[in-house]
Amino acid sequence: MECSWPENSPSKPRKAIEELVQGHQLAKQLRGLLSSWPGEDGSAPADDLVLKILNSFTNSLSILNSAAESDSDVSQIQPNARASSPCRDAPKSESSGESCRSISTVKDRRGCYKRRRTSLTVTKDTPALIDDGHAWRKYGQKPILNAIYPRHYYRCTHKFDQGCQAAKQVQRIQEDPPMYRTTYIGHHTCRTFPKVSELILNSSPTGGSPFVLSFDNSSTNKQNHPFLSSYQLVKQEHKEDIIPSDDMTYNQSSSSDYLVSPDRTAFEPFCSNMAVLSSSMESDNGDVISGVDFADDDLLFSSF
DNA sequence: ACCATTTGACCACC
DNA sequence: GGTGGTCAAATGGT
Repeated sequence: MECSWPENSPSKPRKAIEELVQGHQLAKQLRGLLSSWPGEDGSAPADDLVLKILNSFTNSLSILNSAAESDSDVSQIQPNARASSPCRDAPKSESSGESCRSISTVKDRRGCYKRRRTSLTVTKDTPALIDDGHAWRKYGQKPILNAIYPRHYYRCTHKFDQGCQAAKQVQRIQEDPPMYRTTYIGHHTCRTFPKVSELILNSSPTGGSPFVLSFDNSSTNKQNHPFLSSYQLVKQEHKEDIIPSDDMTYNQSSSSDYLVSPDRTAFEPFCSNMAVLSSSMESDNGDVISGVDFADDDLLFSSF
């Protein structure tokens, strides 16, 4: 919504690509500068860092380009979430639509939906259940074949009031030490963090670029990051909530509770920015950037 | 009363 | 036909 670029604005992705190209060029120049410097002890890591930045730009560009080319790949997912269920709006007493069962009791409408096209997925393995700062609502739980523990399904609390398409799946994958796999699907288009959003949008002290992409969370000084430190303030009074019980019914924070575990602090701003960035690709299809692979912090983006 | 979770059922996809 | 993803009634908590 507010953080998204206007829909039906194909020039925006192109603009994003142009910006990335420029960033890529600048990173190249920086690399040249660094390599021409006298060999100080920090030069090698710096060069490595620049290489990583360059790779990130290259990946982003290729993703954006491929996404732009596949504009015809239109998802049926609409911001008005209930649209995913074609028979949901139909009167109960009417046998509406051939796609739904003709016996139209309330019960029969259950499961009548269009399965979401998987867009962006982010998989993260963590030793404990963590909260990413978003409000999630559990809508299902299923035992998974060849998995000891069931998979839990969450959608954004603001799916209906703001049309947010973000969802996640949480599954315990290991007993000892406990390990949880969280798969994030799609991105948040809701505005749950006014203050955080403002921080993101105004994070540039010079008032320059409205948002900042963090490509290297390992080198980020989280303690000194104004955004992150304020983020953690939000967490403090809730941190006990993320301790899971054994049967995976972990305490779900209410819509007014926002939890951020320390190791999410690097991830979250990335996602926030990613949401801004990826929303540019959404003008038609609702599908978003994919394919970025974060080796560190075992954060994995997979593409579909 | 409102909201979140649980849980069985339904359906899309492979 | 099996599996996984989603729905929605029932239930519980505040």
